[in-house]
Amino acid sequence: MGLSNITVLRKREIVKAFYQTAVKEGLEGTSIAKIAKTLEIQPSLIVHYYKSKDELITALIDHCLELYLKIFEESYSSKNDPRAMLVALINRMFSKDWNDLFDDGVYYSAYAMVFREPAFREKFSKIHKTLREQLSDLLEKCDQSGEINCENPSLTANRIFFLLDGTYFFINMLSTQKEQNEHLKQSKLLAFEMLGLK
Amino acid sequence: MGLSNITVLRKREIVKAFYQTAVKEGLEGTSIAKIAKTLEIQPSLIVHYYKSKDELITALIDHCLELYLKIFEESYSSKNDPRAMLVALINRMFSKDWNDLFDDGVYYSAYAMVFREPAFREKFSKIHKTLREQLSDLLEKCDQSGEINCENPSLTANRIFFLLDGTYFFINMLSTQKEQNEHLKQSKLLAFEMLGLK
DNA sequence: CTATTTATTGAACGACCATTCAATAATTTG
DNA sequence: CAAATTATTGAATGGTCGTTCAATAAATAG
Repeated sequence: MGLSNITVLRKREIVKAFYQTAVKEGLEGTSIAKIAKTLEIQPSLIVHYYKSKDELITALIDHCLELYLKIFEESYSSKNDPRAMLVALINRMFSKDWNDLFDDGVYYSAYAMVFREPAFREKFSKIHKTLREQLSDLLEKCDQSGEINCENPSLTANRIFFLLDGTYFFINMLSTQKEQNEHLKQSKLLAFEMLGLK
Repeated sequence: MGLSNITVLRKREIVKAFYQTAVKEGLEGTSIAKIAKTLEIQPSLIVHYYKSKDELITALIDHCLELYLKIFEESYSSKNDPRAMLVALINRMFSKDWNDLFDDGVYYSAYAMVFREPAFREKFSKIHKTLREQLSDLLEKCDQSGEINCENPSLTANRIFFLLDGTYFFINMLSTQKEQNEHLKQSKLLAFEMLGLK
């Protein structure tokens, strides 16, 4: 049997509307009724597809991971040697591209939920881990082909990630776009430095 | 005239109850009624002291800043030369002390609000800036007395902070306490390295 | 001690919340 | 085409929300 076409479509549509509404109203401020209004359907229809609000949030986190993973895929497919892939990836990670992928307010709200709901923590941890492993794998490839010198790819990937996490947390505390861009650039240089590139 | 003694006490008491409740129920899940229940008073009494929920949140953010600033003060007063102060400070910043000061869930929820409410952004930015400046001032003192070599104290302070922000964001994605401690230690070493200490 | 201000209670308001349920419309299956 | 399943509506439920208001208790001021 499986899910019919319309089921998959509706579910995706609902998650998208959930995200859109959450951008405006905040993740916790977004009710099922508001999502329904965005889609011009009845609230009960949303409940028909997602049995609870927690299920909706889980789906939203999954959606978020998909978006981030796409950047990895794109960086891989656009180049053909490991070094060029790595440079392309780092360039995208430390750019507006990456930051604009998912609304900051929604992202940090979801992150905050991790501390109260173990299921969300597991979900979020998995995203983070998947992304780190993706980078680690690429670093290992670059090391093996002699492009970079990286003794411990996993550790280096982790370091790049806490530079990344810290940078985005930090730049949102700066008032002007100019300052933000400046710091983003700074961090990117630091990342390349850590990798022994450029 | 000014605020009477009982006013100051009650207001502080309410903010504390707000925090306690938010730790359990989440920042956005904490209603005025729940705070009132925690204190065993009427909801309307809370409204008497804080005209709106936003005022309450603002007070909570202020309370948070006070806590963090205290760590700076303590680090300063416990030692008498700049270098010892700096070492003491970095040690505390990259330790459970710092992390346990304020609940992570509440902290990141408040941070997330910054993206929807400009008043909160201003407030939060100010906290962050104040802390960075405190560190920058200390770095400058250390540089002048020749304890460390720091050309641009402000930039270095910023770098320490995005290492700090990133580290705490990152370690909460790790499952075991052991892994978390390991990474915290790693980051602390990196911080000392960045400062040319140890 | 009286008048005034402040603290506190308790009830009430309309708005919105997540969730349930039965009824109807559309689609799929046999 | 008929039966069964799925999609969708619309109304209803009990609960909580932030906020308002008038009444009472306590504290302060003159």
